[in-house]
Amino acid sequence: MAIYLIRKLEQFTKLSAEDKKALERMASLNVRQLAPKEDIVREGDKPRHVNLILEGWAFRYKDLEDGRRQITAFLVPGDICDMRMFILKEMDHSVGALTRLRVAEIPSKVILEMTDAHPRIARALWWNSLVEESIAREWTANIGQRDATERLAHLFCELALRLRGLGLTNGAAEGQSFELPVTQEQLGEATGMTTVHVNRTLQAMREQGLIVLRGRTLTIPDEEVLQSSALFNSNYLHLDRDGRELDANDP
Amino acid sequence: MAIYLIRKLEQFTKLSAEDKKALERMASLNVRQLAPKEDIVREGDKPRHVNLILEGWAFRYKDLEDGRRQITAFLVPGDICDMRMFILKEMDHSVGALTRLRVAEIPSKVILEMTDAHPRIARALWWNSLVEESIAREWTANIGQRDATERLAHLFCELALRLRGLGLTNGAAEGQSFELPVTQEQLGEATGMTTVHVNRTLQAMREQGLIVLRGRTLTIPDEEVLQSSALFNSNYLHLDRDGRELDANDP
DNA sequence: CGGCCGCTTGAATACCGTCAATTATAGTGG
DNA sequence: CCACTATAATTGACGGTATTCAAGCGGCCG
Repeated sequence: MAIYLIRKLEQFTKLSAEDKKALERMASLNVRQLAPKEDIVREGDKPRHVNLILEGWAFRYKDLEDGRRQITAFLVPGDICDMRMFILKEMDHSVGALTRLRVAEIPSKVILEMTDAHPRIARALWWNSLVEESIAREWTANIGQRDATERLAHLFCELALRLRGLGLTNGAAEGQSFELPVTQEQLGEATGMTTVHVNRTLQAMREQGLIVLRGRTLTIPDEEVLQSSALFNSNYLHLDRDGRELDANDP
Repeated sequence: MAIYLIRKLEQFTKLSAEDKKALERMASLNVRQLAPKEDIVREGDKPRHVNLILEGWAFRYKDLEDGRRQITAFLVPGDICDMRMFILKEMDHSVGALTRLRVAEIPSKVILEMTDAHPRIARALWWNSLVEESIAREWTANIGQRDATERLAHLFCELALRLRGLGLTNGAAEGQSFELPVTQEQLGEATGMTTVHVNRTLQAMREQGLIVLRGRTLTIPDEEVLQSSALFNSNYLHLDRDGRELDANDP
């Protein structure tokens, strides 16, 4: 059940059979289900364990006092809500379920023991944390510098690459597609624009043939075209197997 | 010379005399000077060591292909440019000097040895990394949700708190002040707005009495007023001494 | 089948960007 | 010490992108 986490980490480094077994064990200790709109963790909570998403989508968000809301990340299977957050006194943001969700609750002690016993996993989780931070900075640049079309295009490019790494896209002759369980309002909250403007921008993108969006299925007819329309550079996702020199059969 | 790093980390946990000596040693191994506008590290570089800012200000930034630039963080004394970045193949952003700078270059091996030998330092550096990530997310929310005045006010509130924790603000009856070696153009690149609009917004803020900005000195007459004008909530800086339960005299 | 949620549309407006030029300020060298 | 020059701050007019407000449509679920 930790299959997506394993696939994600293996984009950084090969894992041994034992590494994988350890991850599987960890992910099956305590699994809970959540309904859409429920919160996995809430701002102000004291983080006591780590939450790993096994199935479904979630999102990180921050609320302002007056009701405005910023989504700061979309979380997909294999993503971890709050790695190492147990060092902090309380959460400074919330994580909510976008779809029905299966989440593994992992005691922080188990995380620490596992990273002690499996240095390759420790390194891979490090890599993962760095990539998440990098994505956060890219989002800042996305909202700060790009216009409406570029922002949405950039978000779609990012999601396509992340999901492809997990085997969650459907490739085809006419492009690749994936499920996007996100309302236009949420797209707006993620990109810093209003629902109305998201709607009009998506329509323009459809007319230009940049995307096909029907229901909850997003299809990208030509990834290169979409990427260049977004000034998208994938380097911030660090998918280049930096750590491949590590041999998975080392202890 | 690691005084600011020590002050920063001690906002999280008390350090023992030996901890501090280890940090001092580490920070004095190899110190270099940089002139304003020089880069400490550049996008595409392979990170081989860790850079600690001893004196002066720097900024993280990402360039888009067409010349647009987003500043994603301001770095002040005690800040680390690229903690653990050596895990990655290459930098996905650059760090440039804003003022004249003194920077300690620390081999990643030294970092690893020190965190092995001093678990309290390791925890404090963890805390520091988490806070930086948290700041990055807050910037996303800042640019995504706040209007021009709120954005600048929020940035000033953050800098005031961070600098005060280092002893780099001048308190006084009429408020507190600090050096802000940042041009209006750079304020714009950090907040996602144009120089012209930064200028007009600053003028409005001065007229409202929210700030006094003369030359490079920013004075905040009433911090509470500025904070509420920005919908500022300091929880994301985690300055609440979460780790004070750690006793600095433990080994 | 009714109601709710999400999508869509229109019109008016506001905020912020662009362009272009002028005025200050600071750092440099004679 | 002051002129000189580059950089930074400021101003005005105009245009465009995105927001606001309000209303209507459509599909899915109970």
